[in-house]
Amino acid sequence: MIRVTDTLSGKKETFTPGGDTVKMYVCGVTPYDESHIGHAMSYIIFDVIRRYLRYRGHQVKYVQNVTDIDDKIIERAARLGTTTSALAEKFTRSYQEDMAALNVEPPDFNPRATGEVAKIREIIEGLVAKGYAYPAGGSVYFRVRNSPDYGKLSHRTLDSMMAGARIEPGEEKEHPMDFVLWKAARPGEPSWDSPWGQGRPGWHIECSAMALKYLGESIDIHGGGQDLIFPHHENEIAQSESFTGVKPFARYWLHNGLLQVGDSKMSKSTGNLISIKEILARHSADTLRLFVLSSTYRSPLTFSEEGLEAAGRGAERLIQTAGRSGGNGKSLDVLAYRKQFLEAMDDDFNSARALSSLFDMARAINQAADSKQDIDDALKTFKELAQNVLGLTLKATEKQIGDASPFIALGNSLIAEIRETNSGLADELQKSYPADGDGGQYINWLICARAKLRAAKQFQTADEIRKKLLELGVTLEDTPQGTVWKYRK
RNA sequence: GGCGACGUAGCCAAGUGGCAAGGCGGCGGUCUGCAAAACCGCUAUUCACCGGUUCGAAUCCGGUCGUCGCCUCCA
Repeated sequence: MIRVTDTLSGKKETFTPGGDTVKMYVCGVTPYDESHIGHAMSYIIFDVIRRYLRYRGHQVKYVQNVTDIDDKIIERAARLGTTTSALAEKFTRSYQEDMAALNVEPPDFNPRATGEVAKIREIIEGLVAKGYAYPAGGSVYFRVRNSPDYGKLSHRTLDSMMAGARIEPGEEKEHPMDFVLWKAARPGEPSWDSPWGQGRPGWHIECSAMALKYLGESIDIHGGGQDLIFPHHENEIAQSESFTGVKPFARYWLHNGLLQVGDSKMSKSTGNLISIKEILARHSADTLRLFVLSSTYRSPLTFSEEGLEAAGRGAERLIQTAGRSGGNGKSLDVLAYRKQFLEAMDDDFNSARALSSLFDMARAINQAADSKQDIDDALKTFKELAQNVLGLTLKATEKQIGDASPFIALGNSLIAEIRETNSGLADELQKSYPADGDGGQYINWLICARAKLRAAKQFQTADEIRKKLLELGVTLEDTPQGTVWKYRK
C-alpha cells in the first residue's frame, strides 16, 4: 500500500488510482534558456515516483508539457533576433538532452502548447459558454468569482489573496484575481485565430488542455514544484473542473520542495541559476540523483558543492558494490533490506530512508563478497532497486582524458630514470612504449611498468608512479585481478 | 500583512509518543611491501530555547527565538 502526501487535502493519503493505468501529469519547462539544477531536482523526483509505481506493478502513463509560447520566449526571441519557435525548439532539445544525461526517462507524451491550440480554444469556448470565463478586449479571462472553491489547493481564500495586495489594477478584468486564458496578440507576436480575434494561449490553460486530451477528465497524479501551487495549479483546477464538471481534476497533487542556493531559492528572477550542463561537467548523473534522493522530496534542498561531493563518494560505494563478485559459498539473502526499502518508498516515496536500506544492503553484499559467499541473487536485487527504481546507472564515470601529453611525459621521464640504474629494464619498457594513443593506453603502460618494478621490489619508483598518476587524477587499486585505474577530476 | 514549511552529530539527513536510520568527514583496527578499495570498531546520554500534558516526548500542546518558501514569471 502506497501512501502519498496530497497538497489539496494537506494529508498523507492511501494511493488508489482511478483505473488500471496511473495517469500522471507533471508540469514541464518553458524553454527559453538552459535548464537548471532546480529542474533536475524536480524531474529526478518525479522520474523516481514514476519508476517506483511501475516497480509496484502499476501501468503508468506520464505526460509532460512544453510551454513553447509565452512572454519570456517572445521577449528573448526578439532580443536574440530569432523566432519563438526556433528558440523554443533549441532549448527543448537541450532540456531533453539534459534529462537523458540524468537518466530521466522521457514522458510517454510530451506535447507542445503550440500544438494544442485547438483543444485550448475548445476549452475556453466551453468556459465562456458556461459563464466561467468572459472575453474582454480581445483576451479571455477566467472568472474566479464563479468558482466558489477557488483557492482550495493553496489553502487561501479570495479575500486573503486580496489582502496580500501585490495585485495590479483591474484593466479589463472584472476581478483582480481573474486570470487570462487567451491573450490578445500585440503587433508582431505569434498568434492564432480565435473567436475573440488573433491571440495565444495563456499559461495555465495548456496544462488543462493536455491533461484532458492525453489523460482524461480525472487524472491520478499531478506533479510539479511547490512554486507552481499558486497560481498555476490552482488555476488549472478551476479551469478543468469548471469545464468538465468532473471533480476531482487530479486525485493527488504532489509537490516537490524547491532547490536553494546559498540562502535563497534559485530562480529565474534572482538570476542565481546553475545549469544542468554546468553540474554534469563536474559530477555524474548518479551523484546528482543521490544528492537529490538523500532527502525527502517535499523538503527544500540546499545546493552545495560539498553536498554533491559527499553524494559522489556515496555513489562510488554503490558502484563499487555493483561491480563485485562473490564465490560459491552460502547464498546471501537481502530480502529484509529490500522489504525495508519498499516500506520506505511506500511511505510517500521516502527515498532518504530507502537509500539507507540500500547502503545497508551494499555493506552486507561487500561483506559476503569478502567471505566468498554467493552474492548473485543479492546483487540482482540490489541493482533492481538502484537502477530500476532510483534510476542510478551504477556505472563508473568514465571521464574522457582530454590530453594524453602529461602521461606521455611521465612515461618518458620514467624510462630515463630507470635507465640510470637498470638499462635492461629501461630497454624492455622502451620497446613496449606506445607510439601514440589516448591517455588510457599510456596509463596502462605505466601500470605495466609499475608491476615490473614491484615484482623487482623497486617499491620506491613504483610508488612514485602511483603518486604522480594520482596528481594527474588517476587512482590505482591493486586487486587480486590486477591493477585497475580510475580517472576523476 | 495573510498562508505555509522547517530548526536532529563537524556537514547532509531519516525518524511524528517507548532505549536517536543512513550518507559524507574524522579516529583506531583488519587486509596490503606501502597504498587504494572493502570490512570491523568508535564518533548526538541528546534532538533551537522555555514551560506544560504523559508512566514515558526529538515526536503532542502553549510560548519565545531563528531560517526559508508562497502570496508576482518560476520545477
